[in-house]
Amino acid sequence: MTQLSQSEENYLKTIFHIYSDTGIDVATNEIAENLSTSPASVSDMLKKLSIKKLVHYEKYKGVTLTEIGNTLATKIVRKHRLWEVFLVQKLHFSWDEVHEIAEELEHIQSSLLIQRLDDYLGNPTHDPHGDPIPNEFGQFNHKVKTILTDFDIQKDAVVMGVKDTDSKLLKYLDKVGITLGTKIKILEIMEFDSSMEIEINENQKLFLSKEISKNIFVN
Amino acid sequence: MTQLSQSEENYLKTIFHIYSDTGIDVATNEIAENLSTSPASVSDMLKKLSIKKLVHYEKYKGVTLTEIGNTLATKIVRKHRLWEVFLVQKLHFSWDEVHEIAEELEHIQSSLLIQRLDDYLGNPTHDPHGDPIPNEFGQFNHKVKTILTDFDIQKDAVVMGVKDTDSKLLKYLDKVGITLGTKIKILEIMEFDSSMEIEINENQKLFLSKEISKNIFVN
DNA sequence: AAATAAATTTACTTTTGTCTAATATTTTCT
DNA sequence: AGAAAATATTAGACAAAAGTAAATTTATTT
Repeated sequence: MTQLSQSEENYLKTIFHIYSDTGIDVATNEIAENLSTSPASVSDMLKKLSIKKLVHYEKYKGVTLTEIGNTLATKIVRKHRLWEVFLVQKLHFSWDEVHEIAEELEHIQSSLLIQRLDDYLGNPTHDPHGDPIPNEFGQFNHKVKTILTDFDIQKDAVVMGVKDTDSKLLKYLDKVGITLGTKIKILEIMEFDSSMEIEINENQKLFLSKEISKNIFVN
Repeated sequence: MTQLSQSEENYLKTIFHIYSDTGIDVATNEIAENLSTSPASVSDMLKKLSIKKLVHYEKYKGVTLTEIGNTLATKIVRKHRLWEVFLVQKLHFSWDEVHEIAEELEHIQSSLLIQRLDDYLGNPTHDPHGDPIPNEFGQFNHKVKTILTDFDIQKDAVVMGVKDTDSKLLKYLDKVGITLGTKIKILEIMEFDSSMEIEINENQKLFLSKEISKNIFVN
């Protein structure tokens, strides 16, 4: 197995993420949007990855990862999330600052490095956004994610993660005091705009727009 | 100033290192050898770096860094050496394992990351091979390096660094018990092959071939 | 079931960094 | 100083990754 380019790794990772979210064959346009590139470039790359047996690809039919492709993608995700833990836990970055840096660090090759980093961090199981970290064998909890908008009213919930790593969202949540592990109870849902009034940490009330609440995972 | 490619960064770094060693304009062939590429490729790249005002380049006359080029190269060296400290100090790599990994890590962009890493490591002034780490303003001690072969006989010396980062050399030194800070005294120099008998840490005697001793810096 | 729209692919072009082979310049040696 | 050797540069090609525009396939709508 010859070394993958950074670009190829990004494609595998993107396919992995989209497939995780939807469970259906991944569309060219969706990959293009995710990677901020053109659909034409995606077609080219899919052909290439297909020849390398990293994806199952049928023209016009979408794409999924092969077992090898999945293994490689999982490794990249593992690296990304471990580096995020490092940045937050050791270098005291906040959770909205780490994604971009980890996008670079995830492409560092040495697997011994990752093994050592994992141990150094105490073999964490989740990253600072609540996403599970695959272990060295690629195993991780496929957490059942409940979106806050789908959660029952007046029931105790805990923030387990956020949908994506948009820094603006994370900054907003930081500002209002919502972070991983924050206790949330939905008090009331407004009919006209689906915004909700919630109580956090059993003492503070605030309103969340639907745009925000549909990006928060709880359980 | 637009973002440099990894390749451009490697050229700047290489020119920086060769110039530090020799103090004279850097030759195309030397760069090529250092980067394991062809002289033709080097010519191409020098032209490009010259247009970007990162090097002073005159055809057939060799190359030096401009002030901007020097600043950028120094930053890369700073990153490389800080990451080496991290790998040895925090992840418990040995000094012969870190160079290759740091070659990748040095290209990570975020300057906030490097600032934080520097603080996290306690603002170290030297890397695990004894080379000085530029501070955030690019300043560092241009240490006067004495090669062991040039050192006086029967005088106390301390190992300050090694010439290059050849892993085989480092492994050998580890094996015989020579590391940074080891006290060395030359006992005798054999005339026929310039090998030397030395005493380390005031209790152990051993022989070093000239090949080895000319790669050790002391003071 | 046509017609239109949306999604995808192909063909062709560009940029970056590399290579080999041929040419040019500089240095060294007698 | 002239020839030979060593160095360095140019010319031309290629592979990777991306883009644009045109063509093709699939999906949607009336």
